[in-house]
Amino acid sequence: MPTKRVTSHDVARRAGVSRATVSLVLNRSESIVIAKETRERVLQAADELGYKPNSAARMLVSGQSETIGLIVSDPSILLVDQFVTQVLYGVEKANRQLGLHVLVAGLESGGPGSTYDDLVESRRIDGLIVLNPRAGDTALVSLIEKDFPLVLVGSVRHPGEVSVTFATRPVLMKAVDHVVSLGHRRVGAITFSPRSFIATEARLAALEAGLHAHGLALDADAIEVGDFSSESGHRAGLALLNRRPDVTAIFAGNDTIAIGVLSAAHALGRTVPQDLSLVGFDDLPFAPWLTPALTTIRTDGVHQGQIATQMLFERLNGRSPAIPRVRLEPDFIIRASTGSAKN
Amino acid sequence: MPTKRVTSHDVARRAGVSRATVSLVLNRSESIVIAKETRERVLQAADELGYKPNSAARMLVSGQSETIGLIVSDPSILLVDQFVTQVLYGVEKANRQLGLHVLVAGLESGGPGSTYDDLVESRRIDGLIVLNPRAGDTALVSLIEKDFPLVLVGSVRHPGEVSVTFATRPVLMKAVDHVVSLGHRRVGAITFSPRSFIATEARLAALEAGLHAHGLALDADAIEVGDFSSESGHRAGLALLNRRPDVTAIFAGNDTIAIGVLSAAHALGRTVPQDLSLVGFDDLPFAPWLTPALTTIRTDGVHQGQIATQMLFERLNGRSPAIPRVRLEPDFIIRASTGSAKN
DNA sequence: AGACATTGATAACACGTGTTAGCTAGCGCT
DNA sequence: AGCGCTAGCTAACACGTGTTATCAATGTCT
Repeated sequence: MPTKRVTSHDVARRAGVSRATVSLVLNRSESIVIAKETRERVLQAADELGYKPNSAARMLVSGQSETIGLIVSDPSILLVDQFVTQVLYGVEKANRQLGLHVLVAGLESGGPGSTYDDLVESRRIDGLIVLNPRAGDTALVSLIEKDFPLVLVGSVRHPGEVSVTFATRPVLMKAVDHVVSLGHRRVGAITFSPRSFIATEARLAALEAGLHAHGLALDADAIEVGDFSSESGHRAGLALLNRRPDVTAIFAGNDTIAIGVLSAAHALGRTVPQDLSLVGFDDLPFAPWLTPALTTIRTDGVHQGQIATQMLFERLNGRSPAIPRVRLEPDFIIRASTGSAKN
Repeated sequence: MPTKRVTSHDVARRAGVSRATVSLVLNRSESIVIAKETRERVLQAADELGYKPNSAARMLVSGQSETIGLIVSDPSILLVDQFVTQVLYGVEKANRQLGLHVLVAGLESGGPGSTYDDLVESRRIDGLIVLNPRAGDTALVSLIEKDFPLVLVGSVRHPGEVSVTFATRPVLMKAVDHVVSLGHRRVGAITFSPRSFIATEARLAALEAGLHAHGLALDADAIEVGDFSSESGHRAGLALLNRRPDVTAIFAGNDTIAIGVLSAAHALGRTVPQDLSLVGFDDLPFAPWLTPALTTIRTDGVHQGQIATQMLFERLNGRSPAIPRVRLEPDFIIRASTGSAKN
């Protein structure tokens, strides 16, 4: 059992002043109400005793917890796909630099809807960052409409939301240009998630638009649905290539899925990129080291997390962000998994 | 701005009782001191008003935050290797099921040493789980010696520590048996981290022991040092295979590194498993879907996180865990990346 | 009937901090 | 001397909850 906690009262007694003075010295950094000499004495006493203010008492009186909540929707995705982790890292790091703490909470899809309220109503957190928000999340929408300080990493297409997303359309059209310029005419796609996800449908639309600009189409039977994992990429890859063996290029929903597609192609005796071109998504750190090195679209998840934190910080300080919906521009990275189409 | 918070005082007024009664009803679940009918009235009032106790006030009076800290040493590892994320998931999920919150804090290797104190002394957390603890972390050792409720995921070899690790020696010896039985005689290794890490040195020793049992050795020049990432795996793989082209089997420090070794082998014109056998470590979800499917050692990170949580929970309730140092047994998973040695 | 036990609810304190209104002493000015 | 002003500090309140000692009311037993 640790020894008795040292309180501001102890510091006051040691410095020969009142507790109020201690509080003033330690918090009102630049107010000149305190004599230089007294200030020194207090600071020294606090230092000698190793005084750390009790966060609970401070929270209670200030109404602020200096803590933000990080909600991870469907946390099991963390297990299979590394992208969410990148965002999490960005959020944690940025908040650490701002002196804020981060409370992480997973939100199972079928779980209790009270997760938000437990955090918000108990005043345990000052603001919230929500990863991969689902449009059907009524508790979330309710918070947005209450104007609670909240930033989405993703979108639920609500007019009042503050969010950070990627503008996937331009970069995907650019990627399509690249693939088409290599001579590919029959292109397939494997989504990273069920089509009920807003982002997934948007990406398919972008691929269609890109192909359309070249007089080509994305056939409905050249689309397979994945679920973030390599396993789903393998399964979807097999299904797609068996149904449409004429397809010569595939857009994978993310790099993790691309791993599975590579193995599916191998299983069917097709070599990448000679017999099949493959484009990933996210440019996770392993992407350059797959065999062959993966052509992919780079989404900087760490940066996304940092921007989200910065926007939340603005809201916590009462300022509404200049741009409520930030859209980051991914880069297209050409490596070795895309090549000329066979005749 | 949200409306005024609802306090236990409001609930009391609505139910026509005192605040103390409200508190008794809501906390002392089974105490029969309260009349059935009064209890009902209070519960209904609380429900109608949507009352949630203020966590700060509760912390202040109870001295407990119902929150644990999760310290991630060297958090940038999160970016490249997925294993830490598995543990994080296990910790978050287990704590959620216990009704505890999780505060995540990264601990940069060169960062301020005050991270622990900020969390502990401010009473923001009740206990701590430390991922990948470093033996040189004096602040951590000091907490261990103070008997602060703390569980390591990893080890600093301190007699007083409570930790969860993997018994890697038996499974690595088993893996060596497998490789040797395939006819391999010249075996190399790529570590997952600098050799200053305790676990790394232990694993190398296990490989040596395994080879020694067959009259073989792990040559010093057949060892390369990696740093968790695929990139380091590629670099180390190239270096190792160039220096010792006679090596026919490689143990990679983790699956992420194995990805890089696969590409290094490919770059040197060596096919796995025909020209080179490769063993990974961790069995991350993508391992079965690499090309070829990776033979590896399965460490269940989620389980490790859950066990750590359970042990911390014991300590928080004043019980010291029955086994202070739990060692989990990994499984050896044979897939397609290991094959017969060429003659 | 009166002493007494029991049930049910409450007043009052404690937790440790931030902050505001106010107090004291010193000083300058008329 | 008397008055006002300022610099420097402090007393006192507020934050919202958990818990204990206490009190009122009701029944029970002799």
